[in-house]
Amino acid sequence: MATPHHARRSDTRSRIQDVALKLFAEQGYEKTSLREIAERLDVTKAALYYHFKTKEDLLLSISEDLSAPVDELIAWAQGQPRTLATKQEVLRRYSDALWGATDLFRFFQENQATVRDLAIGESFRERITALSELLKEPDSSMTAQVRSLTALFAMHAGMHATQNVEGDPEEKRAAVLEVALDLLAQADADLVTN
Amino acid sequence: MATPHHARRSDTRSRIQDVALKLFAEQGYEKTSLREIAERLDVTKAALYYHFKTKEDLLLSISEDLSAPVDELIAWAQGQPRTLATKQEVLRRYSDALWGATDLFRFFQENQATVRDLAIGESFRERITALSELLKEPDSSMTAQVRSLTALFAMHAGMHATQNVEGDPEEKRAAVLEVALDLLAQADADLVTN
Amino acid sequence: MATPHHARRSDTRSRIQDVALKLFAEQGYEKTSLREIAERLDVTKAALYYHFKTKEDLLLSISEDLSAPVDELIAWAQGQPRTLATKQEVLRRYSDALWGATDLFRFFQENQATVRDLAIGESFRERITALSELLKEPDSSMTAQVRSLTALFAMHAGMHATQNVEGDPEEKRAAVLEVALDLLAQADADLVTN
Amino acid sequence: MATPHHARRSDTRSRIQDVALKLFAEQGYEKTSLREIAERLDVTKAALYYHFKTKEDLLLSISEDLSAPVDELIAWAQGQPRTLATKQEVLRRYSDALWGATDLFRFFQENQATVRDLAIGESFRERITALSELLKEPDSSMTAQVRSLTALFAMHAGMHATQNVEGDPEEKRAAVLEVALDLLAQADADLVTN
DNA sequence: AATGAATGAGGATTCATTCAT
DNA sequence: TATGAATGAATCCTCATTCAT
Repeated sequence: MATPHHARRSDTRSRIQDVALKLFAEQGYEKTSLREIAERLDVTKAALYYHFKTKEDLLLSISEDLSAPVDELIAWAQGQPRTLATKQEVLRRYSDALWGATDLFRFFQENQATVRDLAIGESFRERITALSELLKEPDSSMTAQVRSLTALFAMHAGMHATQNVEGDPEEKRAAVLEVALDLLAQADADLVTN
Repeated sequence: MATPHHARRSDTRSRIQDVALKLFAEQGYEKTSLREIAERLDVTKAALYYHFKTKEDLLLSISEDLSAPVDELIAWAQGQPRTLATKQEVLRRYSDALWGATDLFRFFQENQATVRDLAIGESFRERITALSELLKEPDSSMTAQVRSLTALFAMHAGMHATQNVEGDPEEKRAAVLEVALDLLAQADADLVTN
Repeated sequence: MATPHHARRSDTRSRIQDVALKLFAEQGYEKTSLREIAERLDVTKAALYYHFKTKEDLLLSISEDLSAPVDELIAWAQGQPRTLATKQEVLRRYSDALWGATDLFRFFQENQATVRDLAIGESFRERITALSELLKEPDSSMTAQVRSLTALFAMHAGMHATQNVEGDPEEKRAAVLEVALDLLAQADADLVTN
Repeated sequence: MATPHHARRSDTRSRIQDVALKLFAEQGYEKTSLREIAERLDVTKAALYYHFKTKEDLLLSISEDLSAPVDELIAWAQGQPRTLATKQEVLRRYSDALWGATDLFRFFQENQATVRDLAIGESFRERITALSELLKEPDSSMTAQVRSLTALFAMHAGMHATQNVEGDPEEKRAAVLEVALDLLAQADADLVTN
């Protein structure tokens, strides 16, 4: 009936995560101090340390929670045949994952330099690499490979670069996905032709 | 025969710029301290301040020197007819500019969060916006617009994302440019069809 | 019996204030570094920043605490009739306030240039102006006005300038007050005569 | 006929002194950097060092030039009988000296803390002490002594404290001098009475 | 579950000063 | 008579982190 104990318990914890992600995405990781996060939540810095071992650990926890879908996507795809259909599905699901956690992915994109030598940077890069491997065929022409990669990065860029384009967000997302799928198809056509 | 007087003169200044850009690109702006730059050059921090008013000013000077070609490109393009040929030429020249200053553009890409509220971030964004406007037609279909934008961002991504692709750098660059030009052509085809 | 908890609590804070005021008064604001204050107290510089936001804030807190009596005096006087008796009382009370916080007022006197563009300088000047307005009659002769002002400044000067005069401090203070009261009386006589 | 060589020579030198004094008086000694002085004059910091050995030396040179009249006054007075007439003359001449170099004396007044441990502070204090000794009688009543001192300090305060009083500057100066002379007369009357 | 107090390391920046030219 | 280049020491301040309570 009443909110169970351990739901209350993690209330603060997730409020911290929310505020932290918001600030990390807005201002960057380095420029967001734990003091600022604490102040926004009206708690002490020390309270943050009750819930998270370090600043990096806080970021890690956020990233793990939010990028689970991508990991699942990768795991799933690795068990599928390397067909065009599979690749298209990867792109579709990746689109869902991206738009489901825009703040996090914006953060990753805009803080690459910072994140690089954090533990988290590693896993981010690994995910991107895994996705790349899933999409491109190492034996295909270089142009085809670039097209596949572009399909992937187009989605990243598309999340924020379309702000100067008029239109409904959902429509934009569809357009971005369409362009990406198209690139993929062209890469595949190349492959067949060769 | 002997090194002329005023060559010596600006020697330190440009050595600072070189080292700074290298470190900024490698480690990020925030994580690169002036102490580190100074140590690499075997000068005092104060020496840096003799040549540049602030850390930001140092970055600014680097950016201004290196992104001049892009500004020229934009200025040129704004005086040209908005034909496909012009747009293709923009892409080609942009490719030159990008590969001519990879460190700087890598820096911009990977430090967006940091750079955002530096004076320099503004001009970076303005340049991107200007290029976008030059490439896309506001009245065309959303997909066409996204394709144009993707042509642009594909080049950014292509600079570094192709590290896992085997092959000669110059060849990669050509492939990236080809894909970008292709996207542009497709966007243009859309336009005509409509 | 035991030291209560919250007495300990603000112990460091006020120890900082004490040492800071002493050093500010002795050496001047600029020449007193936070390092020096910290060292005297055997704490870290960062500890100072835990208690006070900035160096200026530290000074502000000291000044606010110690100059409260003067503010009360001004408030009181502004509700009184502008008689000679009131003015005399102002001078008497001001004498109390001044001798009750000699370090602070010495500091103000000897650091005017520095204090001028600190927030605190403003309030200092405002207080002096308010007191001036309370003592002098704008319609009286210039000589009378100068006499009133001199009554005020004589007290400032008298705090430290009488070091070469032999005698008991309390006696000196009485003499200074006497001279000031006298100047005030003369100013008042002028007024009546006119 | 032409400007003699050594007049030209010291042109820069005295321009430096002028600007320095202006800034020292306006902003304080510590807050005025040699860089700022140099910039105002459109010369290099190093140029200042050609003319003056140190920052303190620059201040010293200014002070020596401008306070010569006071030294002469003291020298003169020490050879005169200690009569009221002499003391009055001292006050009159001191008034001339003060108003003849307001910037310098304002500087001394507002930078006492800073100046204290400069060589120059010593000589400033010595001058004040000498003047005090000339005006007050050590055997007179404490009140009489305070009155004499007040006569002196009234003139210092009067230079700047009369800004809120309406009227012509020269008239103000006369009023201040009158009040000071009056205090002196009263002190003398005390003496006679005792 | 959280706080108050503190630390140590490091940040950018400014300053008076020097010296070869 | 000046400059350009540089230094060393110091400044204020911020940060992530710790720990006893």
